[in-house]
Amino acid sequence: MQKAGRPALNKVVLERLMHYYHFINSRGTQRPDGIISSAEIANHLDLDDTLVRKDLAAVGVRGRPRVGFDTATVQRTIREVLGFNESYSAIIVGAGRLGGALAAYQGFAKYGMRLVGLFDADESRVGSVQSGHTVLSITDLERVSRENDVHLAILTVPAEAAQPLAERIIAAGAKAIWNFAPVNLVVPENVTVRHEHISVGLAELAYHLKRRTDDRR
Amino acid sequence: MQKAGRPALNKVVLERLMHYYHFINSRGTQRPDGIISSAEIANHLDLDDTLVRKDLAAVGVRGRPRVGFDTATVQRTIREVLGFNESYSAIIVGAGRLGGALAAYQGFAKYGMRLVGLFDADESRVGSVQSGHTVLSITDLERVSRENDVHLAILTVPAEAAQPLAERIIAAGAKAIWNFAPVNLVVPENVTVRHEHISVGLAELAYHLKRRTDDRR
DNA sequence: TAGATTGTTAATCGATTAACAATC
DNA sequence: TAGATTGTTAATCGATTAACAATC
Repeated sequence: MQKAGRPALNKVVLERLMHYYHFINSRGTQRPDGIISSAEIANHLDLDDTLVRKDLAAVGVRGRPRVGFDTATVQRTIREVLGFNESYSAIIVGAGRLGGALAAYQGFAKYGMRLVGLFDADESRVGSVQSGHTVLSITDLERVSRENDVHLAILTVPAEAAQPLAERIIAAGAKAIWNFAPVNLVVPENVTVRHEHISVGLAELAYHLKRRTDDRR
Repeated sequence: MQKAGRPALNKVVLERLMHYYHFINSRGTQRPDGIISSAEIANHLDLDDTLVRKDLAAVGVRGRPRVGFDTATVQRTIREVLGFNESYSAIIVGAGRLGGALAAYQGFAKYGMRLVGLFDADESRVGSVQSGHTVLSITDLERVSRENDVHLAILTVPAEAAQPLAERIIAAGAKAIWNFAPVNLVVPENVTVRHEHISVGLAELAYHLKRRTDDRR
């Protein structure tokens, strides 16, 4: 259980913790003693080893001087702190290609989420099965959300539909929205929104390509 | 044209520039004089106005004291610096749901990209049309890449297929990879990789949900 | 002109890294 | 024990913000 007053981890720390977690999970050769050093993690991710120790200290993991960190403790603590051991209900709103792709993602359970509904406004899609989920009518949004105590809604709808749907979802009790529509949602401040902006990715890549080209002129 | 020695803009600056660009594009009421102040941008994005001026100065935009910034100049400069006026060829490798969703994205042209191929290894898919693109055989990857001078490859394939495909793509001349597969690609340092990690998004949301819950205990 | 807004220098803040003592 | 690795304090670095002069 987390101490009440612990300050929020910021985004970059969260992201590094996820990378540590993935690295340890995917590391081919586990040492038989179940130990990993901050230097090993740091080298792999091209970070300073002090930073790794600071991050682990921030989530309360203590290592053993002269030995290293207990791998299982690191993994268990990250899971605990990040909330992977919880089971929050999630819905996907918008059963198009992207919504379907996300519905097929097998990682929800691993990160503490349980997908309980895939909705679409297009009645001709309702009842069909996508990625193992029967498409539900958007008119059932409120009922299903309340019945399942939905915490997270994933929005994969056209831009113009996003804001009104976000409002319905929030009214039905959702506390977090993962928004894949290209609009900035206006939400109450007690609701977390993560906006996944595909254009930022494209822009970053375009910029690097342009720089490469310019450099060799 | 960009000065040769200008230092690379870092990720957060790039991202803010994109937000400025979007804000100005989507701003409902354009002032008739075509002027915008750093404070207006800053207020909307909840930033300090000095930061906006610094960012604009970093890409070479000069404002007029007592007046503001010329909206058209800001937009034109961001487009120019970020490379939106270029036309780089891009391919999508993996014509599954996610690849199809990306192929349907209308924003490529806006950000200097031109989608020239959608590939899949599954021969039963080859020849079908997805989002207006005929699915090509992966065996044609090298030929199509070279013929079109492909700069960017978007990888939407299973994890285990990503690394070998990245190597083929790079050998065929690609300079940037947008990787949606959940693996860290190993690439030469002159190739840009942007790894889109869906699990980081989920983890961040799980963390915030957990904190909310813990706080009210 | 007076006043509003930019541009720039200095101060602050926070995150990262370096140094090194503590420890097993 | 000696040596390796952690934990922590101090130094550094870079990004953001504050202050204010320049300007039209």
